[in-house]
Amino acid sequence: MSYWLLKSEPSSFSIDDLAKRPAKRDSWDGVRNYQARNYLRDMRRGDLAFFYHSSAKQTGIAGIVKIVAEAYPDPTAFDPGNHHYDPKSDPSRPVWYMVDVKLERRLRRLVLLAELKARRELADMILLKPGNRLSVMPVAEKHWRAILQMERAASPE
DNA sequence: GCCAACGTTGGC
DNA sequence: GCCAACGTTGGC
Repeated sequence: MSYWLLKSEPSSFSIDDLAKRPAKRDSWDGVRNYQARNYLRDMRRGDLAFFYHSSAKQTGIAGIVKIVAEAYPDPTAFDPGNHHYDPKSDPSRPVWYMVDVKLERRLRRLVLLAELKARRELADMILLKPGNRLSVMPVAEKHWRAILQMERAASPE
C-alpha cells in the first residue's frame, strides 16, 4: 500500500467535481509527462492519494482519493479533438495511461501549501522541492501522517 | 548529441 | 499577468 499526490487545477477539475460523479468515481486522465505517467503505472488498487488543488486562489490539499482501477490506456490521447490528444499514442501502442480514483473523503479543511512549506518535517517532500512541477508523485508515509495531523490542527492565522 | 527556442506549469 | 523552472522539439 502506497501513498501518492495528484494535482489538479480546480478550474478544470476540482474535488467538488469528483464528488458529483457517479459513485464519486472518475478516471484521472490527461497526464502527459513521462515521469508522472510512470508513477501512475506504479499505483495499485487500494492505494491512497491526496487530491491537491493547484493554480487556485487557495492552493493546497483538499481531500483523499482511493485508487480503484490500476493504469490502463488513456483514450483522450487517441482523440484528435481532445485537448490532450497526442499522435504519438495510438491504441495498438499506447503511450499515456490513467487510473480510476474514487473520493475517499474531503479533508476537514484545505491544508494550504503555505502550511506545508512551514513544516520542517515536510521539507523533503517532492511537492515542496524547488522547481518541482510533477502532477503525480509519491508521498512518504511519514509525510502522509504529518499532513493528516495538520488537518486536525486548527488553521493558522 | 548538443542546445536554442518554445510551450507549459504553477506560485505569487 | 508575471516569470522562473522545467520539459520537449527540432535544426544542425
